[in-house]
Amino acid sequence: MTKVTQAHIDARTKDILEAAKRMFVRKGVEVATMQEIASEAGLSAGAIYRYFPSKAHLLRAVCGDWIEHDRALFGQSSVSTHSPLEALLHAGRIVWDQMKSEEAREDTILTLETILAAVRDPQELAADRRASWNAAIDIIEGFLRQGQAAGEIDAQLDARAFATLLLACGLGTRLLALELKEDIDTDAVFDVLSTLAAFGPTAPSTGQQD
Amino acid sequence: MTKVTQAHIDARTKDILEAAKRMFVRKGVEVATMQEIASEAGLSAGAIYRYFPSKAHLLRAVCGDWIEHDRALFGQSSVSTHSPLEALLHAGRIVWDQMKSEEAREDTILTLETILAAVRDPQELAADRRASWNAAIDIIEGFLRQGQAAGEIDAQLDARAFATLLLACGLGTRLLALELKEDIDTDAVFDVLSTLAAFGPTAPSTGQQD
Amino acid sequence: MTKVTQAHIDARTKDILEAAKRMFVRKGVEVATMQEIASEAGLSAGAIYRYFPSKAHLLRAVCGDWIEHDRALFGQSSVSTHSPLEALLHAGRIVWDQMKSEEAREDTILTLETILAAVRDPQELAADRRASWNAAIDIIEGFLRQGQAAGEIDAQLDARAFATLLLACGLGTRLLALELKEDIDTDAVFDVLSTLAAFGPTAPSTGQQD
Amino acid sequence: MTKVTQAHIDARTKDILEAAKRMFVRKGVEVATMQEIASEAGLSAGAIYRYFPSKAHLLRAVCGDWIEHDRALFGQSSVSTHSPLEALLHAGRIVWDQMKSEEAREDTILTLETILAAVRDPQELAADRRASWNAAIDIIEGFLRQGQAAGEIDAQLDARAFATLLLACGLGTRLLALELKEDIDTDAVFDVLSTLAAFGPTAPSTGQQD
DNA sequence: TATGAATGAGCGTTCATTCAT
DNA sequence: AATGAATGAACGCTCATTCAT
Repeated sequence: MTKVTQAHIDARTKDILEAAKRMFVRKGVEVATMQEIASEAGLSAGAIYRYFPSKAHLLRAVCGDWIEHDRALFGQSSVSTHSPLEALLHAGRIVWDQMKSEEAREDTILTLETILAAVRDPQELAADRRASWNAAIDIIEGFLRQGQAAGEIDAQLDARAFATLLLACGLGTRLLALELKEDIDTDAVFDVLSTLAAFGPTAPSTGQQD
Repeated sequence: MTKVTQAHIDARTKDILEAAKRMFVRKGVEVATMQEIASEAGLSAGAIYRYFPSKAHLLRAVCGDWIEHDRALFGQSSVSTHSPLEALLHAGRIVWDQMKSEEAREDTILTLETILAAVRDPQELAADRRASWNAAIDIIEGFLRQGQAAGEIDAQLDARAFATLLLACGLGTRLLALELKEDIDTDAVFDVLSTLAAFGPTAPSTGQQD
Repeated sequence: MTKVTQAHIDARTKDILEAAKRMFVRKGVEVATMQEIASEAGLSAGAIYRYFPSKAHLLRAVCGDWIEHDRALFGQSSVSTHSPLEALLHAGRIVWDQMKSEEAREDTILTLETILAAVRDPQELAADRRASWNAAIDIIEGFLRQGQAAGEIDAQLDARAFATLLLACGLGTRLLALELKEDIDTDAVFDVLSTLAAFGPTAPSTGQQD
Repeated sequence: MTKVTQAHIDARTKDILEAAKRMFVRKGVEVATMQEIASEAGLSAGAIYRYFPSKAHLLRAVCGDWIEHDRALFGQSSVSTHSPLEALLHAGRIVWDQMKSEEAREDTILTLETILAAVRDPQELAADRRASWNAAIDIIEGFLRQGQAAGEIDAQLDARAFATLLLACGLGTRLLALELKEDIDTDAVFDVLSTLAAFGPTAPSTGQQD
């Protein structure tokens, strides 16, 4: 009978989730208080518990949401009409460009907080994250295999390991960018990475590597 | 008359530092209590304050200590009589082998905690970390330049960016290994990395890494 | 135009009272929440405040209601065509039989909660309870005096003190039954009580209580 | 190494226990706050947790302590050189005299709080209380059997039920005294009780009750 | 009139820090 | 120098109560 629709509740839930993200990033998961998160979301201290039964649940929700966010990032790069290699480069560009955006810093911090949260909650959260990483690797691996089939990428390379490496490069560069700030030239790093990754067939010739 | 020598104090300080590291890794910086750290170090709750004036100072000390640890890791690989490329591969091997060790997980966690601590302490800690990363990049860059001079590595590549990329690869792989556990084949990843890195015009026919 | 009749309001009020009783018994007065009571009564959290302005008022109402309940218990035993002593034994039987019923436990708990509530509300509630106890004692005393007049009960005994003692026996046995559960044989206790009470010079040869 | 002896700790523990008793009586178990109890015991809010890990534990300790107190009450009456009946009357006198003491009211309230606490903690607490009541009944029953053997008490009566009845009388009278205050003449009640209880053999004769 | 989301004071509990011993 | 009991501010969370709908 209430005028409060499900849409309104969903909006509030999202508000809280966003507020929690911001506070987790700003102060850290443990230091951020429920009071602060509620205020940030425009709610009173107690109201938050209508949406999340505990801080642990809220954290779990934020982590889950963040996994979705990361997953979506890779999903968007699959819409490609180019060659596999170009699609990969395009996707990499997107990831790299995001490193320079306003929120890159905050995103990276939240990723780290999420990783640590997963380390301490070896139950569902950790399993979710593994699944998410593996899914991302799957996607990249798919592109690589296509590239190998198309002769764009060295067919000798272990496609899964290669995919994992590319993911690690992105992750590691984000981390370094977080700490090095303007000391790092992420574009130059991307150039090197794309050069190395695309080398093989594109290069003059015969790289007789095992 | 004081029987307590400086050596004793230093030993205790180190005990506390080690205990703090363990507890920070095990439970997280915020969740670990001074009481627990003191107990782990074999001290009473109050005694710890003779060595570190606050938990924040202790955290700062642990982070500083950890930076040293990471720095030393790269220092040891500079002792090399091989060719620059081989020296690099050797250093990479060391880093990668450590990923599989017992303590790798704990080390990575502490690195993450340290990064997050630095993010929230923009004063000295963050500057220290930047200096440390830059020093590491310097070392790698040096090898790369030698390699380029020796014709072992593509001279067209931006040596600093390349060095940064290699560091990022190591860091990223450590992170993925932390979360993916046995789902990741770090050796295969290393193989791909060394293959790509050693590529270029002069790739030695021996792609066999140790 | 109000479709809501007084009868409806009374019914709701009674629903709430019953629900409150149940929850007070089940969880304790302080632990039971208004939300729970409302749900138990089939109402929403806020609606209850249209009937009782606060939890304290609700508690007071429950206590008052419970006093009525206890009063009614003694009232029913006054309808007696037997001799005074037999009427007393009959009333006692009723009280004792109720100790073995399903709700005896809950009734006793509510009595205790009510007593404690009265202890902390020295205003009307306590006065009400005193009046109620005194009324009960009055009734029993009346029977006893009739019994003494009829020569069934020792005329030397202080009728009021005797009445008080009988009430205390009932109350105490209910309490013991609550805690001792099946360890107590309430029938045997009743036998002893009726034997002692009916004793005196004129004890009828029929000590056979139903 | 500390100057704080075990005796000091025990004293503090007792302080807290006493303070908790007082607050539980004054405001009720649920309404009394740990802060209040701590203050009443002369401690700060947090210090109490060095002695009792939670409010539930503290309550349990208070209840356990109170059971001991009740047990001791019956123990002291066993030191008797008189006849069994006189010993019983003497013990009864002690119990009854305590009803008129300053603390009687508080003691009774705490007993009620304890009973309700046991009702809601059906684990150890309830079992402890049953054992305690049974022990008390055992003691009284012992006196009664001696009295029956000595011909002072009607041998036909069920000694255990009789003992239970006497306990119930004491308990019930305490409850009535709590509520009726000066409206009750506990001495007169005791007179009636002792008259009835001792009647049998003392009375003229032959009460042929089944 | 009834709903139930929102409020916010207050609870049990923790823990960095202090200090008498 | 070391101990560990004590402090007290602050946290997560609950729930009586209010009020827009």
